[in-house]
Amino acid sequence: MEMREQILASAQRLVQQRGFNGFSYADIADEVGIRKASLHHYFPSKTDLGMALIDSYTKQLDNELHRISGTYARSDAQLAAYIAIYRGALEADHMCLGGMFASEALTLDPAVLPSLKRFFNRNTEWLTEILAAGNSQQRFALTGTAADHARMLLSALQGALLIARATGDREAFDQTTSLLVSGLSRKG
Amino acid sequence: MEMREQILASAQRLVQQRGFNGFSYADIADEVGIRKASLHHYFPSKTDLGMALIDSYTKQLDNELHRISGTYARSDAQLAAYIAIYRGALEADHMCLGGMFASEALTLDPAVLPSLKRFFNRNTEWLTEILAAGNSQQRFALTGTAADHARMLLSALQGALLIARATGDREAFDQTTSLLVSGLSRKG
DNA sequence: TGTTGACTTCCTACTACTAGGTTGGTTACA
DNA sequence: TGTAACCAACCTAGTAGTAGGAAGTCAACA
Repeated sequence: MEMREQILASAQRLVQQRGFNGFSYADIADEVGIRKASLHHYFPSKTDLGMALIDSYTKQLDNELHRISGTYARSDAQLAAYIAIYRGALEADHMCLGGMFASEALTLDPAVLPSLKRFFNRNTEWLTEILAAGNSQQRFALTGTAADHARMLLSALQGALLIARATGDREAFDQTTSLLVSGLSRKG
Repeated sequence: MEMREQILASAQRLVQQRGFNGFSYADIADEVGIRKASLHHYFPSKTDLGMALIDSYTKQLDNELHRISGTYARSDAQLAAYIAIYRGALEADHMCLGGMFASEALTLDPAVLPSLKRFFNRNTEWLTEILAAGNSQQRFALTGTAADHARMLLSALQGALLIARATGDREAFDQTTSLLVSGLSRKG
């Protein structure tokens, strides 16, 4: 793997575990085996690194969403696969990178906020699409607009991940996602 | 106000805005007008401060929940008042202190985690109570156990606050809480 | 073929600054 | 006389970031 990608991978893991303010260039240097100063060759400032992280993470999300759309035909299966992404993060003791940046939003260089907003929009838009499709196919019984349900699902998943990771209660996460799914398929 | 309380108030605001790793003793010292060294008289280590913050915040929550239970008779009004706490935090550009600590859980002294867990339990238990009461009074139509709904509501509110604060989209927060409430009162 | 210059990668050594925390006190009050 | 409240000065470790250079790659060119 190229050094730039190694650095991004290491930094991404550190952000998802400890937050953007919770690690330093020295931590990355230790992990990837180059000197602190050399990191500045690839990412002159920590803000540059942060920006690259969000962009790279958004690309990873796009790939995942594309894979899900291509793998599953039914919208309920697509939603389940989306939820499985969060479940996997919990398993790895990772917060969502977007959620982590969101919690630290007021300490970040404002230049990264548009990218962060874009990340959340991607999630909401994709969810809106599959919810609307599932609704017309009578797989879901929405009680509000598809966009409202999408935002609510995103919030609930971020929050459930946040809390389950801190409390260590993974069962609570599963119960919440079950309720979210059953709440959608119930007749209105 | 006593100095100890001033320090706690200042530190609480800093945590809710920037996170526990996002401020230093120097920031508090500037705000309350004493020297950095004097802070260590009240809170020998930052972990001591963190512990005191969670305990104090849990007490504030208990007071709020008690006030709500005493002010409103109907469980739907009680839920609305609970949601209004989060809406107020959003207005002040504050994350929930519990949610903020949760995001930084892996960087905290493990000694604070039981207190953090207790904070989330308080929320869930109180919500479970009023949801169960509302269900037997036919004000709510629950589709799962009251505890499941309680955990889901807590997650959704934490997540909605997290995202709305970062994106600046307060309307999204309101739409999500509306959907959460309407989803409870709908006939199953 | 051998040389040159631009560029990439990575280094040692450093700067300026901030972090949490300690030492050894002073002042005021019970 | 003891104790609570407070402070100046200090410490060690760590922060992001810089200066300047070593070693290598690669294409242009004589």
